[in-house]
Amino acid sequence: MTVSSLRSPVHADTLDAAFDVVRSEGLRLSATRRMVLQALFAADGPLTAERIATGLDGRFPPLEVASVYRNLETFESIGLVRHVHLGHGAGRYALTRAGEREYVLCEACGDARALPPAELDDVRAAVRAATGLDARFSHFPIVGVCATCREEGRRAHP
Amino acid sequence: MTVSSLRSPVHADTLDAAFDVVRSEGLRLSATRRMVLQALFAADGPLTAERIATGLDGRFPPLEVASVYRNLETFESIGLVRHVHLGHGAGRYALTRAGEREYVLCEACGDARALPPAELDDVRAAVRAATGLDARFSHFPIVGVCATCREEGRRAHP
DNA sequence: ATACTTGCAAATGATTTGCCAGTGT
DNA sequence: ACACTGGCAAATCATTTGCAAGTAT
Repeated sequence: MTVSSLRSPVHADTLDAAFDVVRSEGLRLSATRRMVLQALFAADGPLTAERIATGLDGRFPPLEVASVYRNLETFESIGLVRHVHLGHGAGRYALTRAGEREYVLCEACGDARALPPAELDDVRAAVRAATGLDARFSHFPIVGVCATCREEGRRAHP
Repeated sequence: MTVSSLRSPVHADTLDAAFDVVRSEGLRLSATRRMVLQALFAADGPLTAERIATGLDGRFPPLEVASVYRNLETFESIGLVRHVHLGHGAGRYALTRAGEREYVLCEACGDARALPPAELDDVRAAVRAATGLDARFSHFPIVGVCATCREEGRRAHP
């Protein structure tokens, strides 16, 4: 796998809907899988496997990281989950629930925003014109310096 | 460090010019450093530290990977070198010699292209309009599907 | 001479894998 | 019942670090 995920996103808007997706793929719905999904639904942004494994810092029972990785990979293969790289360090996983998300990261302040793809359609058109590529910013974010940091002359993260 | 490099690019178009840059920064020009730079100059694209350490598969004497990493980091800190992430796996390092480069990657065939920033100015303008960010595609590439792969219906890398 | 560098080994962080016991269907 | 999963330990990959010995200036 270069970078991309294999299947189109699956829109499971609720925990139960996600459970159904798992079952409908012929996969088993174990306690571990339920917890992973629950953590993903409870999160406000993409999570590292580590953070899921610690049950969002104790909010949920702890899991084996290896199992978390295995399940995230499984979920990714059926389009339920995607992962992004927000800078160096561990990848971050999120549900594709309300459709794909694309990311924008300020390298100066470290702030990351998730956007619905429609907001980047002009960017996509410009990329297409310049390179022929049909671009997607869901695996690697658009990296740059945000307006605020630019004004304050910030260039790199502390 | 989030993602970015610290200093503006240094244009050393020849090996000797690069040596001078190293010296002029008050750094020592060791045999190892000379070899790393030589490998980078001999390369056609960005290299992994591993590949530099093996002397481009035997074309040059082998080096310690740890030293290679240390030197690449040093060179990066003075703007002589930058590294990109082309998909998963090891980062790839290249000279900034002829100015910054930005990257475009097809996630279906794995093909990566390096472009002079000017070719992406329209993209940058679109990103600015959509997000306020001043974007750089030199650390994370623009990822998407190229025209050829799109026509052939390819979606993910073998 | 002396501070900067290297080599080598060991540590770290992220992710994967093997294997056998456990369990969802 | 039986194939799919989980736990746990160990392996792997990319990168970093500690420290004593070597060397550029």
